[in-house]
Amino acid sequence: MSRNLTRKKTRLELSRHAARLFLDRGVAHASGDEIAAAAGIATRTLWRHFRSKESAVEPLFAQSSLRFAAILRQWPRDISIEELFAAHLGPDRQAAEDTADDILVVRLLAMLPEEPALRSAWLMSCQIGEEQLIEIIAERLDRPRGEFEVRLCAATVTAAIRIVDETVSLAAVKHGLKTTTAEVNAHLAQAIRKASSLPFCDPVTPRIWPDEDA
Amino acid sequence: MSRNLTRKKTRLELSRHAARLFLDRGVAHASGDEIAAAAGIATRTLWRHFRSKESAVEPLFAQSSLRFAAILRQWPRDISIEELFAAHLGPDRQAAEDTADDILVVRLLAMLPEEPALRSAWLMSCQIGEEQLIEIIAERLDRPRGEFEVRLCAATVTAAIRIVDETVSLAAVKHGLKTTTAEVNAHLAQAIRKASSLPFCDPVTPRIWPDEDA
DNA sequence: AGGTGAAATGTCATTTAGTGACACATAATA
DNA sequence: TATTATGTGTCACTAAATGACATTTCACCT
Repeated sequence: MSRNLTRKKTRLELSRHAARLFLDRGVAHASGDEIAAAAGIATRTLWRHFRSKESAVEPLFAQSSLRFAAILRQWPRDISIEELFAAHLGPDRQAAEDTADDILVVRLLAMLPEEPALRSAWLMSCQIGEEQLIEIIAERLDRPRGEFEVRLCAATVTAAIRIVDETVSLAAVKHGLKTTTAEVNAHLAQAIRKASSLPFCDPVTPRIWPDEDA
Repeated sequence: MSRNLTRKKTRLELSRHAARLFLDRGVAHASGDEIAAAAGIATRTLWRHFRSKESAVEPLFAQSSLRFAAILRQWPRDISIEELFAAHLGPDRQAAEDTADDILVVRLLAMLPEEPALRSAWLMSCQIGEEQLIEIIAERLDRPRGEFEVRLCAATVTAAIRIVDETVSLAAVKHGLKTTTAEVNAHLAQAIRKASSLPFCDPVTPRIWPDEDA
């Protein structure tokens, strides 16, 4: 296995331990020593992986965004976002391990109001998602990655996803609200549509290749 | 003067010192001791005001958002966002002190790519701006503050403002690009229009009062 | 003006977060 | 098997952050 891949997996595993401790004791009362001990590594090693204990949960958040982005990357040009979600989004369509991670994320998001330190980790992870989205939108609409319109649209859509995530998580954990996958998907797709300043949610016309005008 | 107001001003003043030190030496090489010394207070006092040295710049960022929000709050219902900006936005329409603060902010934003710690402070401040915007939009469109549509719109518009701020700052500082106030205003208004999922940028119909249908 | 209580600040000790330096282990490469 | 990269452990250290308690400041009252 590639060097970089194992490192990523190590970080993700550390992230899970950090998340569980933060959930149990709260961020302030979980020390770097404890996280390292729980993961069975030296404290020094923990600090080599993360610049701060709060940022230790970022891989978990980022992993979530990255899996979502992976789905969007396989998005056929001729189907709408609703169809894409129906086909690929839901706990029954992913590994059990990933679902466990999602649950950790949801529980962490529910404690954002009380834990500002966690919020900044979450926002930083959204930033990563935003960069993914720039590439995805640029690709789908056949526009350059650096273009302002593309970056703008990625930012607004990311904001929408963030709001839905926070809303759904809070509703689920704090108010015990049970929502079906279909409902969440619909909610998400609707929010993304409203937020998108470029028309990438519907089927897009395929690029016209130069050698086709013969 | 009210206790709470002096506290706010103290924090803002500390914020300016922190910003200058961060700009000079970089975040990593500016210590809490130095910030406190520069501001002429005890180090212990600095930590009473801020939970971390990075968050010491938040008041400066927040101040910027708050002044912007203050303008939006005075927004007459019968004029467009472009007219509002033309009337109120620009260095010649504000105190010299505020302009100096804006310059600090712009220079800080330009170092976001190299300073992740600063980025999380910036994102946290955007969160504050977002909450302001929720109230402003709800007020202008006569909708409840808690409504999902309103929060969504505030989030997307905040994202747009953030992207414009980052873009303009980077262009100004790194590439020495000079932009006129009118250009920035146009750019900002255009981005907000594209980002807004609710129609608050144009004149809105005044609320119909119950006692008027006589 | 002078007294009063709450909040801000200072001082010092202490804990916790995070880094530097160097030795050792582990795995890919020749 | 020797070689080199990179990851990890140990220990000493700096810097960030908090606790405890004394002192000052200032709005508010008489």
